[in-house]
Amino acid sequence: MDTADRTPTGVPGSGRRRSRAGIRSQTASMADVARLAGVSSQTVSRVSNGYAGVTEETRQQVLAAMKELGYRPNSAARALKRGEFRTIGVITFSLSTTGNVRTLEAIANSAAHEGYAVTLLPVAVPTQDEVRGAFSRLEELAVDAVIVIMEVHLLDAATIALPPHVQVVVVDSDAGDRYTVVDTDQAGGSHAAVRHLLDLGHATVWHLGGPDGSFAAQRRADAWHAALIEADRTPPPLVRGDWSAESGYRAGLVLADHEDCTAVFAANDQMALGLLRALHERGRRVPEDVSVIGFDDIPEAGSFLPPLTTLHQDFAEVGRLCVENVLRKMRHEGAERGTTLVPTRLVVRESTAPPPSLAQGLCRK
Amino acid sequence: MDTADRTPTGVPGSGRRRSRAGIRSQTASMADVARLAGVSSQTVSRVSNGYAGVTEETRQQVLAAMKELGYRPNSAARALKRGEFRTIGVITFSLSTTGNVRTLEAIANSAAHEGYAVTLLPVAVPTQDEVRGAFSRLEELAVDAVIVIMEVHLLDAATIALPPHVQVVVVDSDAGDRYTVVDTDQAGGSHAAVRHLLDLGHATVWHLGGPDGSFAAQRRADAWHAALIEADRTPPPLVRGDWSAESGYRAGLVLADHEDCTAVFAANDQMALGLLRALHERGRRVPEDVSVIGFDDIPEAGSFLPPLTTLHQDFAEVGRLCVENVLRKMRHEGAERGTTLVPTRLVVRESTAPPPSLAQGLCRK
DNA sequence: CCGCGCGATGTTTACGTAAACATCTCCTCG
DNA sequence: CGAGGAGATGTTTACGTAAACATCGCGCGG
Repeated sequence: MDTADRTPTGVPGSGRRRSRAGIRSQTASMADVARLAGVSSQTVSRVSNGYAGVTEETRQQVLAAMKELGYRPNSAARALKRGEFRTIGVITFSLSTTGNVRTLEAIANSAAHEGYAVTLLPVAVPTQDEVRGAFSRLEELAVDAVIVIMEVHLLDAATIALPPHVQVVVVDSDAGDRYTVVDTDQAGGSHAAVRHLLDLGHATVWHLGGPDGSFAAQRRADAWHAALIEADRTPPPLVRGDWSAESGYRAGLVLADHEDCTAVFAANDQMALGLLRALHERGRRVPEDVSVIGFDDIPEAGSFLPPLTTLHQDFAEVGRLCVENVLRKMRHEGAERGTTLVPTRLVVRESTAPPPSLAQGLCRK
Repeated sequence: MDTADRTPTGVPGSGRRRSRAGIRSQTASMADVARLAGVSSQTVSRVSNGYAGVTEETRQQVLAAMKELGYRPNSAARALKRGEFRTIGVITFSLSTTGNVRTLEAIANSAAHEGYAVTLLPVAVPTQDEVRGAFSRLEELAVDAVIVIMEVHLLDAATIALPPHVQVVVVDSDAGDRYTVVDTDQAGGSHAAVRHLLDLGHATVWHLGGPDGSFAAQRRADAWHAALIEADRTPPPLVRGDWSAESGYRAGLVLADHEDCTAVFAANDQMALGLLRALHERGRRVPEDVSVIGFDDIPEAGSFLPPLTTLHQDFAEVGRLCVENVLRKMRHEGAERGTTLVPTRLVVRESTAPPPSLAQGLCRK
């Protein structure tokens, strides 16, 4: 009623809008569309949201007006009115590890499928302070829920800063009692890796583990150890890397000097790659002299020298479950507190074989 | 004035808020804080935004009230009022290629540094329809600007659907005249790769190119060709892969049979990896018999067998420039239409050497 | 033939914030 | 000692949308 006399012709976005502070300008609002279509803005809203109770004829008129003005619903106003943003925040360290990236991708796809967008919150340095900082930024971010790809021990200090209404799902962590956790079945996969090598006839299995402080690394190492104990084997000393191929190479130089080392379970494929190079340089053939198994099944694993036997992680499923769980929690449909595990799959390629002793035995027959 | 008699005690979020439709509930608003602190909501706003003109004493009272109520500014309302979301949208195909991921990461970091969040919009299948779909979703998304990591020819059909006020910056494309483009200097890098091999004494250089339809692949192939012509060499036929290590392997099996092939420039490191495996299988030593150079310098490149000579891409810089450009366009500070190129850097490792003929010559001396 | 009811549409209001403007209180200076 | 002004704070309003409520007109049954 007040705009009518100011802009009698109904030209949208004229005058007052131009002087606005914001960066977005000249956007047609519902009122503009309504004026052009000769209906009320509420009717425009109904059309925009696909509600029933609008004549087909009116609907077409409104749609035409929308098109002419290039109308786009203002999501800020929508979010304000509806009280939700239809956006999920994802907090992660760098995207330098395969697992994080693949999980993120799966989350984004699942979220898109549910009509949710994904907002990325990178944390440069994985210290508690940094994480807390990320969370406090997230607090005033347009986000309905949060998925954290992170160790829980880093998360703990940060969650206190989280507004209570924001639901959280965590990947790559324990603490299933306090949070809803989705993760790859690290233990099951590691157990399968060790079993595979033992079944080939190896006396024991060495482990090239991930960095101290990584939950995934810890679980894989623990399960490796347990599987050996279970099979009455003596666990060799644990060798640690930092997930990188370079660290795998360095560890490999050490392992290559152990004559009795015939089988190595690397905690990820990148380290296995470096390991392969070190063994090659030291003249130890894979798999004839040493068997190597990885974890992750990165796309390149099949092209290593030799093609790497490894444990395939179903990141797509992990991502899907994250989104499913977090949305369910948001909707208060049975918040699944606890850990959901996604199984791994053993992919046998050419980097594993029976140990030299057995192979020789076979040859002599 | 109307809420005062309804909730005389000033308990925040009581009654009316609970019945709201949205999922977020029980959040304290400025009015709640204002009531508790005994000031006006405008003063709360001033404190919240760090404006001057508030007594230190008042400020502390307000901060205390905020803390007590767990007040978090409502970003939807903020965005509505301010007309901006402080969010940048990123559209990309899958996150399966190194380049896209690293660029995304750099964008996220740069954006965070500027106080912007990044919203991810994955496009499952890179068809024009899919892209258009992603854009139309993006339109009603809370986004001030868009960075597209995509071929322009896929983008073209989609941009028509973009609201005119949303600025776009493109990576991995030509068409610098129509869009603001930031990209790695594909041509310069490829030229350097070819020159490196020619300088080592190779008669010519084969090229294992990326898939048809990829702009980056096209530019690298073109520059490879041009560099050979420039040096008066005969370009061998182009061999194509699809960026994957597996395709590099298949191509490598073919190349291994060409006796005269002593130097290969692979359009990315993954294909180089597969290529290395194929050459190894066929008994052609790298670099003694065949030199291989890659492109990207993925973290694992130094751990290949042998460590891969490659062209390092500065993704961090690409991401930074994307954010810088898109923000500058948003603020109408000289929209740099045109292409900004980020130089590559040759990283010489162990996969390149003089050709067998020369090496023999050296030995005989 | 009249009123009831239902479907289509219009009007009012509130979401939470922040700009613009209004007011109020001191303190300074002539 | 009073006018002027600067700084602190309060009040009004609008951002664009959508729920809730109001109204209007038309068809159908009593």
